[in-house]
Amino acid sequence: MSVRTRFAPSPTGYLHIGGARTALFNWLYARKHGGSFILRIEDTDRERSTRESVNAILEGMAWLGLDYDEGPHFQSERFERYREVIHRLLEEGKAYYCYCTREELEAMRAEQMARKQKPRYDGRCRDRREPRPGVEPVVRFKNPLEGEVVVDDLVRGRVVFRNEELDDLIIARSDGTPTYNLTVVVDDLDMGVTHVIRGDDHLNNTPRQINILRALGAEPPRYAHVPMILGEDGSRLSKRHGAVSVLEYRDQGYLPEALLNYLVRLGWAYGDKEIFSIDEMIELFDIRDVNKSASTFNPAKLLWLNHHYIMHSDPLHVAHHLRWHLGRLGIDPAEGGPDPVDVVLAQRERCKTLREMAQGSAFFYRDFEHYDEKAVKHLKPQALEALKRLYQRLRDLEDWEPEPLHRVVVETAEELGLKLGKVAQPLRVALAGCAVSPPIDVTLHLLGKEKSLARVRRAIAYIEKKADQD
RNA sequence: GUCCCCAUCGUCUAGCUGGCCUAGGACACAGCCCUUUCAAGGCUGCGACACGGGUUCGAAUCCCGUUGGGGACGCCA
Repeated sequence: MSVRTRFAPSPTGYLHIGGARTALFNWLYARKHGGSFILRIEDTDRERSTRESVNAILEGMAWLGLDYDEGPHFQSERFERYREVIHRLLEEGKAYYCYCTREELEAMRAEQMARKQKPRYDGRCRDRREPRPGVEPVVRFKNPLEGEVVVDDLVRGRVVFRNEELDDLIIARSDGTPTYNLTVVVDDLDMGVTHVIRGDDHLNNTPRQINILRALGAEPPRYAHVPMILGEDGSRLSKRHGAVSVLEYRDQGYLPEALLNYLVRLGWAYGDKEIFSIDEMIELFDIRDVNKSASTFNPAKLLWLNHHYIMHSDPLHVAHHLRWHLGRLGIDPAEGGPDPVDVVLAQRERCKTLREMAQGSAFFYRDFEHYDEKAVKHLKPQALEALKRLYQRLRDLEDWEPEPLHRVVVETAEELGLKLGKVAQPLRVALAGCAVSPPIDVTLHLLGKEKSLARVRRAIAYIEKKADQD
């Protein structure tokens, strides 16, 4: 039987880091085994599910390149099917109507907690025949009273639950809509899912789901519960730990392959290998090798990986993403200025994110408004002579290439008896408006003769005006 | 509280079928070198088997307990 995995998020927020890793593991497992990867949107909670969330999840998946072979299936479109299954369970005496009110249930829980017991439904409506006037009943699944359920988990190993620990969970709300534990079971069954790879937080649900599956006469799929991702304070990763949405990382200038590489190494390793291409992941990843313990999200390492990918990926590919970030700054390289590929080549060592690169490269495409306050100190009267001589030499230079440009700067420094930095820094600030840019010859080259000369003139004028004022 | 799960450097991890481990790699951090800015790069350093019992000639590796952490316990998923 061929492998079928699925990713089943509920659209109540954005696609977050943890979900993305679960999706990745499912995707990798399917790809590795030549199986299918299914996307299913679990939107049975109509109160909290939103269309925007669905879009954000789809967009995040697309950006990461996690393509699915089937779906997205929406649970909200399958209510008829769930109703049918619930009806069948009711008919067969494997489920029953429960007329307890929320208040009663709450009181029961409080009492059990007070007695230091695990709060669970006591089954008081199990054998009830008569409806209770004024109460719309829920439907509960009749969980076996005795025996145990064994979950033979691909990452956890053998985990045993006693049925006495479980209670009769609600499978249909009083408005008739199905609940999570019922819908997953039905869908995984209907969709032929062979491997359920999901977060650790579902491990406790698994025996209940297996029981429902058995009541339906089906055999459970293989399960793999992957450990959670924690924030830096050791609690479950959430918004307060900073960026958790996949699209937020895109916006901050991360490459999808960097995020994927970071995610795959969270809870999994292949010896000392740190860098994995997508193909290598597919080849080497095995769900059986995933760790059992939770791991802490480490933004610094992700940043390092991002920088690694910016430096070592095909510049053409990086440039593609850089264009997007330039676009966000209102810059269209097609309208003039250097080729983004050359910008990538010139900038990649010093930019850990593409957003940084776009910001640090904007000066190639448009004039900056002000000199950076930390850099402006280089534009002082002592630099005037150097800038003037540079201007003349640059103006007379025909061959606007890095080599001759480099010579111009070196010769100017020698002529004035200055260290190279004393000449290059003022020039850099004149050209870029700030103290950081690619090597000065490359910067001149990429900016072009016309713009370079104009900016040197601007800097000279700036210094002279400042001198007059003082 | 009850049940389930987990436990190697600050973080991600290698190790897992016991000896090759005076515990390896990566990130971060510190120092040095290189240097026309910022970087990148090179070298060096810092730094862990939670604790206590066993088993064994020998344990990070196996067993038990303690402690610590996480998760579940909803008419959320």
